[in-house]
Amino acid sequence: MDLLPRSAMASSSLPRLGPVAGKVASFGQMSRKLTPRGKERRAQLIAFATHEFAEKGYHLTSVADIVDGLGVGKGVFYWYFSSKEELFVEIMRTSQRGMRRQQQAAITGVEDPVKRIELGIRAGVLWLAEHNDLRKLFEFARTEGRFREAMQSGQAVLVSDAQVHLEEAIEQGRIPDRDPEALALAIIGVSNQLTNVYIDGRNMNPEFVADLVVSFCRDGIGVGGCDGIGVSARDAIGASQRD
Amino acid sequence: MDLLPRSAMASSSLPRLGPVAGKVASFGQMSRKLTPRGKERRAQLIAFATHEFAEKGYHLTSVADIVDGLGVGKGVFYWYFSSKEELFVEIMRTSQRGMRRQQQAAITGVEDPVKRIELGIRAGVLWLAEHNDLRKLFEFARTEGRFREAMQSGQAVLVSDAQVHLEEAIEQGRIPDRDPEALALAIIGVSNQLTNVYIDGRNMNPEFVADLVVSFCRDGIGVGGCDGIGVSARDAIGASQRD
Amino acid sequence: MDLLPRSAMASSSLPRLGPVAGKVASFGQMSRKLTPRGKERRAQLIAFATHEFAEKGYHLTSVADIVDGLGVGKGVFYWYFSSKEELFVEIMRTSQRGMRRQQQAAITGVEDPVKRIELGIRAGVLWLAEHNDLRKLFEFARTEGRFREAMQSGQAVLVSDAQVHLEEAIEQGRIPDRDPEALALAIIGVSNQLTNVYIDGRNMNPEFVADLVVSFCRDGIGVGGCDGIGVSARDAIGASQRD
Amino acid sequence: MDLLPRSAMASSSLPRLGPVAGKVASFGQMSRKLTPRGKERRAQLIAFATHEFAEKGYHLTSVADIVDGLGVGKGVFYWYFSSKEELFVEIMRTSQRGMRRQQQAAITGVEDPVKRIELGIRAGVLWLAEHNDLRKLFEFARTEGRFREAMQSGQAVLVSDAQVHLEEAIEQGRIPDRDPEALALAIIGVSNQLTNVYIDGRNMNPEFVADLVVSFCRDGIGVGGCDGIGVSARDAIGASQRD
DNA sequence: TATGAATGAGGTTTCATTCAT
DNA sequence: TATGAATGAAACCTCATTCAT
Repeated sequence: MDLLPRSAMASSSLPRLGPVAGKVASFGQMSRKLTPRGKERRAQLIAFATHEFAEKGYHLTSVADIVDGLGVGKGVFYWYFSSKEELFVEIMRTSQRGMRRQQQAAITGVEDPVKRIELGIRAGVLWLAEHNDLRKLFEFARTEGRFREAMQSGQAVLVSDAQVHLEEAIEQGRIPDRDPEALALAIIGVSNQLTNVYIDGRNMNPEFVADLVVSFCRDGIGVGGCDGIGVSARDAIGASQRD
Repeated sequence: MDLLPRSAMASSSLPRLGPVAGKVASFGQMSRKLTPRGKERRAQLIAFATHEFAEKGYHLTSVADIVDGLGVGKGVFYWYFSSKEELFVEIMRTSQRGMRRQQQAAITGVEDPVKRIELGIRAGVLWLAEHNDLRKLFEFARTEGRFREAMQSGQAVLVSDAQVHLEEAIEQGRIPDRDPEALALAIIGVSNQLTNVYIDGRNMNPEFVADLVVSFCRDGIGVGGCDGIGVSARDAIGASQRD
Repeated sequence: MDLLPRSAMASSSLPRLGPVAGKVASFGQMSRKLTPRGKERRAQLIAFATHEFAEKGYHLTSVADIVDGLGVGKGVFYWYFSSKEELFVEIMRTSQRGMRRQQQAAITGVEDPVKRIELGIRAGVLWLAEHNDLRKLFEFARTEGRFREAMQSGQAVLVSDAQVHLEEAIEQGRIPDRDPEALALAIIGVSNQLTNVYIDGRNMNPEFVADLVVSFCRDGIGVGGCDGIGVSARDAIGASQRD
Repeated sequence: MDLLPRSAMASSSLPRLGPVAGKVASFGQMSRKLTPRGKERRAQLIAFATHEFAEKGYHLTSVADIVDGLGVGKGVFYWYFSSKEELFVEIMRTSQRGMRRQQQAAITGVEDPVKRIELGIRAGVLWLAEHNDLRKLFEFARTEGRFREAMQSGQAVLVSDAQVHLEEAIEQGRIPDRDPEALALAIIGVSNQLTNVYIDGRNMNPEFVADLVVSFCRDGIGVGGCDGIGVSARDAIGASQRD
């Protein structure tokens, strides 16, 4: 033998470590009492993971990438989060709350519903611009079953927020009477798309992009609309669902 | 050469019985001569993989899932595709071409640019509704670096298609003079969002959803618009980029 | 479904092909009656495979590489060879015979044993230079159990060829009386090493390298040697083996 | 940055608990902080893999073979080495260093250059005899492109070590003036060949084999040589390269 | 004879997760 | 709390070989 007697090789003197069998982590979130230091660590993990997820994608970012990037051990991760999945869901939840808060702050105290809609759109676009990483995560979350539900319920909140103002505008005759939910969804679609291409892709000025979105959506919902606008749409409202 | 002059290798006096080897395919794609049987297999793989990718997501669908689903061996997959990634890109490319073809077929011979836009939107939404699986793949492709480029170039084609009609409409004074690219992007954003929620999520009638999209976008681009519409947007055009 | 009804996917209409179970090819060489055309194909396969094996190594050259490189189907390969292993062994065998033939042709009719040794060395080096691919295969064959035996028996022939001349030289008192087998092996070692580095690695003139080898080996075996040379070696001859 | 300024990530106020991430290791090698336990494991893996590689060959030894042989999980391998290839290169590098160390230890303090050469040869042969597994790996490494470079640079060191002594011997007129590099290579060729056949193949006494090699090489380089030795070689020196 | 299609064991590698220390 | 070591299922992919056509 060369470096070690053969017998010594086969029967290692080292005891075995590691998991015994495929124990799956129970789903659900961890709730641990955290010291201030612990809170900072947790925030660090979230911040860095968000960055990595956005950069490379959820699946291409391993837990090892995250802890290595912060220079900590694997145990740290599982001390604060019960799984990678839980971390992701946590990021989603927090972010959606943050976006909503910013949107609501922007419209607080504004009387005019149309103005509220405009300000809401603008706040939304600016938030997305500022939290570009999170916008990417939202996009991903929509594409995978287990995260979809969380995403949709979050989006539903935004939609219903917008709906309120749209309904008020309709009641006041400021815009034509079209399905407010559809209008809200359309607004979200425009916001995401233009933010994606113009801010993420071309690094344009967020205020400018917000203007574009507002401009398209103002017209789209029929603000300042003349007679005849949206007629076909109004006719369509109330149509039945398939199947 | 050792046993035979190199030239003797390449050009044997024996009749060529197969393809002349040689690397072809500049973009990583396999290009094999396929028998009818082979073509059928390949189509089967694409169809089944598309379904699985849409259902579970790209990463959660393994090559094993695909070949097991078809009841064939693993080698079959790699006979037709050089990698899972290549298959995905192939699906993207083909789909985008298909969508464009359908859109162009819908507007062929129509004089009025505004009408062309409407028909294009409608055709797009109906295609998305019909190929819901592919719509999901598009969403995913946008979220991962290696597929993003392919997606964006495909989307760029759709955008520039729409731009042509928008520009013509602007020239004819049918809609206000706003950045046609932004308008095209906004239309795409609305189409995706409403299709996603209403057709994929709630299984609504695609024609109805198409109506919703057309309605919002007609107004959004300013069809039949009055003075004063889009003023702020027009002012914003030409603003500089961030950073 | 998108491209194919789901039911059609799972149950392919294509019958299954391929091997049924792990049947191992019986070892041994194929002996088929070959037409002239068949002989040419076989030679083509050998030539191309030799080239590829030398370039990339035996394990990194797949049967597919070989048949693709010649633009033929897989069946061709297995028509002429029962396995990749058999092909390799066949190349070894043929080559060793070729080298020996060239070496013997070079010394035919030469009286002086020392001259024969020199000419043999020179012929060997030139053969190795000309068949550099095969030299590489020889090196590889030595490193893997299943090919080793074939290699060693082939080398043994060369050694015993050389031994004859060395013994005659010793008998004639032309060189000191040292173990002729060891001398023959040493000559082979020098030939291989210098050919490897100078011809394969630095593309030097084979004649020049042959001179270097001859020069070292002439002295090494003690041609023109003075008294006292090789004394310690002579003492060592006859020493017992280990174990 | 999205949630935390980027700088905040890199330099947290929390004490650094592990290595600061960051790619190190310019040549693909892993450089992990290892505990004593880890070092032992790594050494075990190297020892066992060396044994297996030598026994069955690099390609016929799978990572599974290695970890199974040690009774550990597959992940262990990739904890210590980034790939099978890296492990192999690591073995090569370490071994070459080890051989050189032993050779240099053997000649330290010896005045006579010819004596140094003899002792160096002897030390080399004895090292090869003692590390027969590694000798086999060296042979294999020469046959495959990706390992060749590492091998050659390692061998170049040995050659240049020997060259120094040969040049000194030439200057002192102890041996004829022939290309010292060629002489060094020839010595290596003889050492490998005789060790291979006599020690690995026939299990002879290493000391005896070392005597054989020294004897042949002493004469080969012309120690104690008379006039007229090496004339043709001297003439050849300086000849041009092919092509 | 020759081909393209198919097989499937087995190769390397990754990675979420666990746990002794 | 934190770490490094370990697990092992499972992922992607390769390839010698077989065989219907």
